[in-house]
Amino acid sequence: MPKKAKRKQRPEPRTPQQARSRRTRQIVLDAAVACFEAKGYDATTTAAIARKAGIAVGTLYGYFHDKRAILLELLEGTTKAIGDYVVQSLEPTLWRHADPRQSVRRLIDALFHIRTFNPGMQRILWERYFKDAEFRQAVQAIERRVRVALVDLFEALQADGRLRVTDTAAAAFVIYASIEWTASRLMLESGDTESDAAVEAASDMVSRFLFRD
Amino acid sequence: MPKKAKRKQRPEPRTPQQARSRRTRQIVLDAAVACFEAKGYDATTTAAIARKAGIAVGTLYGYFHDKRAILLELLEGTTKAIGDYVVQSLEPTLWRHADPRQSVRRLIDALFHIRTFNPGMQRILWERYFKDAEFRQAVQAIERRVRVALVDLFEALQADGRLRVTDTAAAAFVIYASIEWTASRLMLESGDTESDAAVEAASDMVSRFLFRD
Amino acid sequence: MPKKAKRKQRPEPRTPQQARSRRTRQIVLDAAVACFEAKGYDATTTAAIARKAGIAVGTLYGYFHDKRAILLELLEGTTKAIGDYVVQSLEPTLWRHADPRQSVRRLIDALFHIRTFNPGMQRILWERYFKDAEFRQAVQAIERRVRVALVDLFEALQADGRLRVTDTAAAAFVIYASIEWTASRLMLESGDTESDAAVEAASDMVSRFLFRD
Amino acid sequence: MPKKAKRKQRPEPRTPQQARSRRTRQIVLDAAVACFEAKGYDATTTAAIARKAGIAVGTLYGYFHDKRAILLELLEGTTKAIGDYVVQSLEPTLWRHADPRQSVRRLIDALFHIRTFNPGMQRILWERYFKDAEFRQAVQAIERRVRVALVDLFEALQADGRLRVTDTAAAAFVIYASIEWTASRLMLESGDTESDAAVEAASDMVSRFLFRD
DNA sequence: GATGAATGAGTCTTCATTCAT
DNA sequence: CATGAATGAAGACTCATTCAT
Repeated sequence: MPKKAKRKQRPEPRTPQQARSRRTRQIVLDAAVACFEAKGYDATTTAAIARKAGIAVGTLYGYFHDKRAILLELLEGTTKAIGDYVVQSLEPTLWRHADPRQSVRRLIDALFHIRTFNPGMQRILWERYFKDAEFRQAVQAIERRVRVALVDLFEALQADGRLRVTDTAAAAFVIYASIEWTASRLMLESGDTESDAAVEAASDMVSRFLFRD
Repeated sequence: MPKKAKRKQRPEPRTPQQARSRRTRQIVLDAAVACFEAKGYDATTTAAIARKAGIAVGTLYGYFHDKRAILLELLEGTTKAIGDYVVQSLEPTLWRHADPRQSVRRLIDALFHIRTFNPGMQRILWERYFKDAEFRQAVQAIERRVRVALVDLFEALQADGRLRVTDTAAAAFVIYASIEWTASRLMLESGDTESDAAVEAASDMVSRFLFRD
Repeated sequence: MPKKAKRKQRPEPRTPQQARSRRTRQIVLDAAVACFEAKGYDATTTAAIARKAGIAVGTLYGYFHDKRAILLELLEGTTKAIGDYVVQSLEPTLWRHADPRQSVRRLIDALFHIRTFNPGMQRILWERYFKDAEFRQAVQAIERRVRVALVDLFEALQADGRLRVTDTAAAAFVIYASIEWTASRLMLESGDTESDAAVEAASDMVSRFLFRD
Repeated sequence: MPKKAKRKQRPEPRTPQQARSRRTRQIVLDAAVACFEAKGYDATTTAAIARKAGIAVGTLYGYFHDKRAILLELLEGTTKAIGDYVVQSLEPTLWRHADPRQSVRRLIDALFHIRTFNPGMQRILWERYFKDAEFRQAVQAIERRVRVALVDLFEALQADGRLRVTDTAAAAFVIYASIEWTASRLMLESGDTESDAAVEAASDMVSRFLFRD
């Protein structure tokens, strides 16, 4: 009975307390990824997710408020993991005594590699990014975090006189956008060979942008 | 999704041969852009487009096979225009006797500027890009074209010994992706000041990547 | 696709401009009354109404925003008609030169009679009255109107020294409630003989309450 | 409406034989009243009742066949109590030597007072009255009882020559309906002052109806 | 050509009830 | 006896598309 006059505040979905619960929850998440990857978010019905998960629709709704909540949770996991990894890789102390070019290369390599995780999911994420404000904000929160880390790193390197760029904020933005998209596109479309060459090129581009020869 | 678009054999909808026809067609297209920009593609109903266009739904279907066809045509116009412009800007002869740095700067400037056209529409375009294979292909066709033009340019510059990069295909890909996304993100989110700084940074990045100091 | 993230403002349901439209609208209303009377409001599905009306669900939604709107419109007609009738019967000039007892009798008679119209509908109306605040308000608006008319009448009669009661507001309330419920119950349950006797008794009760012997 | 209550042969749910059982049963009943009052019958889920009662849904079903049974039991308690009280107040011997006007007043006063108990619950009761035949019958059984008591009382008073009305059955019906509804409405809507005035008016009305001045 | 009323399959979501643990 | 996860039928509502006028 959808859209009822007096809707009660949604009862918190089952919080996984028992092992079985947690497992079911994960099964739903996995099924959702599979469906989303196969058909896209909009074209995936909750019924399809449930079927794939081998449970009833109602069960699914016991764990998630709605379809969107499933994707939001998936997003959270994915972007959080990526963000954490990147921010940690940007820790200035790691860069201080290393060859910066090497570091750039390693970072980009890693970024590209990370994008390899459930690529279908990433397509969905982008798809939502342009449709759903809440989604966009979640992603942008991560991005801001990464950009801040980039700026910090750049300023540390700048203090050492090793940096060529002056407008660190703009550099951070451009680099972030460039790498993000290059990596995404690569993952969405191409094979390994192209990928390797692109990583190489991207590293060069960023290195030369940042550092003096 | 009512009456699943069964993609039956479609008798070509009326091809615009008369002036009035063409005008009506354009009115629909304009109305569609307005609606899509305002609410997004999915949330825009054909009825809304017809209302905005001041015609009946049925009439609309006289000009376009379905909702998707409208967007597809819109895409075609937009990307074709952008592609043409860029390809033309990449014409090697234009670069031969100019300061390459200046040229890069002008190109990027132009690219960014172009993105400023109906930004709402571009959001829709991206949104579809990830959802609709046919769309993706249409966009990618343009991209390929641009990439080929880039490669041609690079090889021309290479012959002159002015280029630093060797893997021109990879460079083309990376540069294209970087600029495309930087520009898109800028248009989607930021103000003019940030934009100017970003254009500057992007130009530097690409120039240093391509050319020796 | 119920409950979508970005819901557009509901497009005004088809306003009946053509004859056919108006007819269809009425067919829906009639079908709805039949269904509501037979199964009650909650147990009546929009699909059932459409089926009864011999149209598609979508068509129904072209004329009414939702199920509730249908009932609301039905309510409006019913209560408005009743209210108008009663208020008009209470016009003081009509009472001035008549035997008040006779007048009371006629009024009550009429009230009871009116309740005989689509009795099933009235059951629905009461059912909603206790569940739906908007409904309650609609009904109470009518009630207030009637009560005001009663008070006016009483005060006119009072000026003539013909009235026994002093607290006219309280009298109006009690009389209104008494007659309303007696009539409703009668209509809901009993046969004609009981009904006649009850009308008689109610008239006596009200007359003796209001007037000196 | 999930799994349409097919009213299968029901093995009597555990009859409360032990103290603990009876206590749990009562806890459920109390929780149900609270929920019903707060959100209405339909909008109250069995899960909500169970939560409020601090037990599991399954447990609840150990004590009651279904949601409806809970309300039915609640109804029974409420109406039985009211009925008992009224019937007892109508005991002819109590009226024989008292001032009838005083007695009427006391009775009505009491009736009104009783309606003050869990008013939310009464709203539910009325709501169901119009929706659920079984409910209606249960309520009507009580009403009949009260009406019989009224008739008995009236005939006793008639024998004493103190009564003005002749059709005692009709009088009983009308008076019962009038007071019931006046009291209900008062409880549902108004403040104390209005209430007092209404009690006064109602007493006058009934007294004058029944008795000669 | 235009109109716009009609169509109806398809979607999400709810919740009373059951039953394995 | 208690638990609470699982069930799945049912319902309101949408909207791309068609077609009689």
